Amino acid sequence: MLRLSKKTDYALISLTYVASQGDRPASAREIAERHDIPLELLAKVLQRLVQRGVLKSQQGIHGGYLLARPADTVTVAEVVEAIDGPLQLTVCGTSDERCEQFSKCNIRDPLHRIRDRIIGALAACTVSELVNDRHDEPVAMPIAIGGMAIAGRRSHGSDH
Amino acid sequence: MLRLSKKTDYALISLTYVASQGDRPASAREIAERHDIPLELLAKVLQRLVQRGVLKSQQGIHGGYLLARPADTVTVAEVVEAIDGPLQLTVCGTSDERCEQFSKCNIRDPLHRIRDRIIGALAACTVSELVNDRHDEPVAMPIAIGGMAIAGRRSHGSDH
DNA sequence: CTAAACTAGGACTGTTCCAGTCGTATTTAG
DNA sequence: CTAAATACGACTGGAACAGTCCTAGTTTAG
Ligand code: SF4
Ligand code: SF4
Repeated sequence: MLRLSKKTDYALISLTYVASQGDRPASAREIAERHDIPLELLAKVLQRLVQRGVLKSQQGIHGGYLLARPADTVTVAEVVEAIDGPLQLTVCGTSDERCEQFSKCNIRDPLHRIRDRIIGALAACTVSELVNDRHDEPVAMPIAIGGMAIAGRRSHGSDH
Repeated sequence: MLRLSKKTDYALISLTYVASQGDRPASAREIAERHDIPLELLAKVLQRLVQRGVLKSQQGIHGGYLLARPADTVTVAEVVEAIDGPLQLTVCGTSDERCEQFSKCNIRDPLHRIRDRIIGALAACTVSELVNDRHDEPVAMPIAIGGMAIAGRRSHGSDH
């Protein structure tokens, strides 16, 4: 049904959130709780984004994830490919795979052209655009003005 | 993985073939044999295209399928929607469906915009373009010049 | 130095969706 | 009447996906 996977959905939500947090690393737990995403599943998504060089991780007790590159250089297309693998409309996508109809197929080339256009549509949107576009709660900026940031990070808690 | 279904694939192949045959109705069996598509499955695909007003059918012993409208008025987008249902990148596509993250989601609107662009890419290609684009065997045009067409329809046969 | 809060990553399971099959009814030319 | 075609719904097997579990490694507060 031409649908992108839930993992990709989670990845985009996470990237948008991480980008909105500036230099403060966001942990998987924090992202999961804020967006009601299963933690274990989200963790694997974030890890793959690190492998692909989209995020960088900081281990240890105050660790978390940060953007590895400026938000306007990360496209939706790249995220989709990182999580779901190369985008192919049909099984004859990467040439090594061919279907039963391959030799008698009369629509391969036009379909490949359409695929390229779809990739273009995905590549035209960057994470920074996603950040500017969201109009949800202002995230209640938990970062203090002067010094001594954080420490009140779970101030939004008591949710159950 | 953002892939369109095999049924849609079959639908596009069939429409391209039917369009290339002019006014001669093409039967499901003929299309299936020419392209190595399972007959029963193809039949259902063609039937749905009839329901959606893309094809028209002619029952009876010399029946088959014809385009219900000119080839340049049938877009790939329409075919995809006819077979796979309305195109939705995410589960929050048609508003009645909502996901666990709905209230906390920060990427709905941008994603909908991307979806619209993808639909645009699909709508930009018509069946008539598919027909002009194919560069497979010239189908050995079985249609006679003067009168008395057909009758040599299985001249390419002995394929098994 | 130890415990806590993290990331890293593989193995496993349940479910859903999809491709394909079967069976049966209906239409129509000859 | 019969053969060849469309029409349509029910069924099945398999693959992909969403989610869970378990274990290991890393960093820092105390
Ligand atoms: S039928 Fe044609 S377009 Fe579809 S997968 Fe096979 S070769 Fe590719
Ligand atoms: S997470 Fe957001 S974009 Fe994805 S399905 Fe839910 S509401 Fe739609």
